[in-house]
Amino acid sequence: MQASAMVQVQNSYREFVPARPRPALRDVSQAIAPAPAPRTACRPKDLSLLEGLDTETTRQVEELATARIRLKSGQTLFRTGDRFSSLYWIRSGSFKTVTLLEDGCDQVGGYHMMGEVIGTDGIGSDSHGCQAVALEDSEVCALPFDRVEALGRQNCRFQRNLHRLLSREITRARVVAMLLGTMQADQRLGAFLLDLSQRYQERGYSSCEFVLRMTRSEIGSYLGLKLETVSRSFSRFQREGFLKVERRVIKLLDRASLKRLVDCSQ
Amino acid sequence: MQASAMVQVQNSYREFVPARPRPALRDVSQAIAPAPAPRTACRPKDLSLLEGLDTETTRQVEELATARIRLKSGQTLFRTGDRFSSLYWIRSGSFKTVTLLEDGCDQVGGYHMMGEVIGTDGIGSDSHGCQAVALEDSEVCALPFDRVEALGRQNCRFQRNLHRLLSREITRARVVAMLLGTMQADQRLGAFLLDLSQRYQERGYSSCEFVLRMTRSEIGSYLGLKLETVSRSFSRFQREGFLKVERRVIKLLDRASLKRLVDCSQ
DNA sequence: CGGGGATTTGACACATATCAAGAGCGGTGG
DNA sequence: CCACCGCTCTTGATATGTGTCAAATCCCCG
Repeated sequence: MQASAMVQVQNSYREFVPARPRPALRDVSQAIAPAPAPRTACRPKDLSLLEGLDTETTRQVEELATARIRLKSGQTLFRTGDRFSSLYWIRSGSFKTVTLLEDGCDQVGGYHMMGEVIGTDGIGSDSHGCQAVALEDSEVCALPFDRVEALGRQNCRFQRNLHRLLSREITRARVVAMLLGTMQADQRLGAFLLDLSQRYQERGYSSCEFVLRMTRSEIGSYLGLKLETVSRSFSRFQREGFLKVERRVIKLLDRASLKRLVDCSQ
Repeated sequence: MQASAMVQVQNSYREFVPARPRPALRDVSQAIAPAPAPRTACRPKDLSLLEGLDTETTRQVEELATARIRLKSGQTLFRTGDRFSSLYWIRSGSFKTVTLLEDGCDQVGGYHMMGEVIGTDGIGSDSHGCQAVALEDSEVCALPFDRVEALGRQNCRFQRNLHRLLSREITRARVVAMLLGTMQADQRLGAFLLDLSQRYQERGYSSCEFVLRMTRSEIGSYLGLKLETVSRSFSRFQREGFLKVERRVIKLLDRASLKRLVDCSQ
């Protein structure tokens, strides 16, 4: 069961059909983004599952997460309908999750970066309800879920961490629903950028200068907008002096105004 | 800790300020809805947490859920910011959950009926991220979460059930986000009605004739629409012969057409 | 019987989608 | 090296779906 789970995972990312490679942006992203955070500072944020664990349990979790999976930009980690057996802990890079509806229409349902765990929606139905695609060259660890559960039965702090992780996922999805249900285009994009900014900061990167890993179209899909609308909102933000945008490079200049726009529906 | 948790809960629903009582609809709802399902048929659907448990563990779960809390229509079970200590298992009646944003703008984030468990968003932050309001006279059981976790450590089937429950909550929230992000007004309302229909059926009630527990305004909030738009969509559905609507009483006449409308963006 | 909320419906305004054109950039092949 | 291609992104003109405002009706409730 354990072994077959691992095989399953490997198949899942190996059977990949090399889709259109993603735009490179090598120079820009290398130059600007990941000024790698000091290892120690980054560590505690690494994985919420590790918070507050004794060294022995920490060791066990890390042992559980030994096998690394490398994905090139554009590759799929798991697909809708794939049998669920593991959660995936993103060690480097970033992913989008795409939800597909029966009629073929799809939506980007989430953007996930280093340190986060994806695949949680598969627990309930034993198969993944969405597709995870690498937005850049990335590395993940598979966390076989039976072993995660076993560890949860054994260590109650770890158990709590797992539950918090799942619960936060619920909260996050609710916040997105809130955003889609109540906000206008500008506010949605603003909220998205501020969220990104905060998550980068938490990971030790610059909070006011970062590179978008998604196209306008993907961002639009995530925010329930069309790509043209996203582009126009970016332009408006730049015109108003809230930020500077150059293709995918974002510099936040006036976070306060952006926050005001998002917070109060004005 | 256990005891204080219970006190907390009791305070939470007792300190209630009797808001405007909800419209009664007593006659209609009594007449139409709950043709009470046979107890045996209903039982397995009662609580997904109980699925597949041995009798001893089932007993333990039921023991854990002894204290019943009664709420009148319009009363609040928990509020945003309340300290989290328990999940709540809805034994009868129904609830809406309302998410509040900092700026006071709020949104109905969910509709929950008999058999479902609410309060899961509190696990991650130790305080509730939304407010739960009874949509009719209702009864819930508090499930103190430490004891739920303890039982999870002890019984791996129960643990799995808990994880499935949390995961399904994630999936459900994602589906709502999908709905809000990609569908138009008619489709959203159609999807909402079909979802209700299915959930009533699963509980042994009629799937084609039911009473809405929410106002047009609440439905609109849930679907990211204004109440007028909801009303217009209802009228359109009726005009097209998909259903018959009379205030809050819905009779689905042509489920197939409704489903077609929802599925294919036409 | 009167008052207040829920609901419906119409007219109009506005935000966003749609359609269309063009510019910028990167990659590829001659 | 340049020309070409494909893709992303931007911007404009217009169409459309919903929101907004307003009025009337219905129903429940005191």
